[in-house]
Amino acid sequence: MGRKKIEIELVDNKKARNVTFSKRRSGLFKKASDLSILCNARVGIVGFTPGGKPFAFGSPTFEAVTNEYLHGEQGESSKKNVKPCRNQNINKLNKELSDLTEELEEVDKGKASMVPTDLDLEELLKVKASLKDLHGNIEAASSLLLLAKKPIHIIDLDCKRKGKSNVMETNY
Amino acid sequence: MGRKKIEIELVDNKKARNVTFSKRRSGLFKKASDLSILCNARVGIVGFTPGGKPFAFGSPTFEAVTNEYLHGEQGESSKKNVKPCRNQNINKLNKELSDLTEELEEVDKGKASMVPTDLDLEELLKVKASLKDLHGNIEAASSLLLLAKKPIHIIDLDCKRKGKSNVMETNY
DNA sequence: CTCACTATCTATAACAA
DNA sequence: TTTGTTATAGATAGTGA
Repeated sequence: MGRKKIEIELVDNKKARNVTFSKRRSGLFKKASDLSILCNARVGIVGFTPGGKPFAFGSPTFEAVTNEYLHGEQGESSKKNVKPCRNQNINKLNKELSDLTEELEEVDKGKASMVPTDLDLEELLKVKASLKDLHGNIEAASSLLLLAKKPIHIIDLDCKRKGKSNVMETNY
Repeated sequence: MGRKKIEIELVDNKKARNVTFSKRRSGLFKKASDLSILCNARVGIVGFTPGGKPFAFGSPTFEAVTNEYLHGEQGESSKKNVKPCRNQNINKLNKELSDLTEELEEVDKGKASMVPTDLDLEELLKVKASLKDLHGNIEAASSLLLLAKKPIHIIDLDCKRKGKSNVMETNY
């Protein structure tokens, strides 16, 4: 999207890298803001600059995202059927996954002479891989939620572009 | 960026809104991934779809972001001088802000007959406004960190586009 | 870091399947 | 909901203060 096409790989020149970071982070915030407004979604972004400075952004607000995670609060139709439905499906899917894992372990141990009829070995291996990622992500999510316990000292606000969202970043 | 220019406002047609959401969220993830790779930054995104489904994304990994928040871990030059420097400056800036707030309150109460020499009233009011946002954001950040305490059941992985990052989203 | 300037490259709105 | 196509709107690389 510039004078020249670039590969998506680390920008060598440190100065250029920082400029790119500033511009693209700003663009990312704008995109998040647009998404939130266009679709009535809540979007939060947290991260670290190449220099290690923490930053965060929320649309419509960072709190809107965290509140929804913590209390299931939302602007619209959340409390009617979304939440119960969600849990039901989660339980169901989690059970399916457990079953598959168990089944897979049997195969791994060679205790099952036949591959299950409805799934071939390759599929089971895929499921296994998915499960691994899944567990990693659950841990990641757990870690994220922990963040709240470790207050970040936020020094300055800064929101570029039109979107009226919240940005947090520490300054040095 | 389409056949026609659109205003950034809620898409009325619900079907169109969902299509827009899918495409734009995908684009947002791509942008976050690119930013992370190009600049060696860590970026995490969390949010809720218009339907209330939670989703999350991390580049290079969600854990990379949360770990850095929790433990200050980073791929590169983090442990040398960034952290101590960060805290020093935070303390310094926080103190400056407290001082300004105090000073401002004096002005508000009319107890100070003169505006401080180095800052006029308008500037003080700006600072006050910033402080208010700041406190709100600190709360938001605190809430976010809490998320880790409330494990999300993550059902499926799904990462569109090239970036080799992690996506989490519940399915129904 | 930020801002401005453009030539270019990308993302995506509207449609259709 | 998801995918593909195409004309355009929008983002940004390179460069200079």
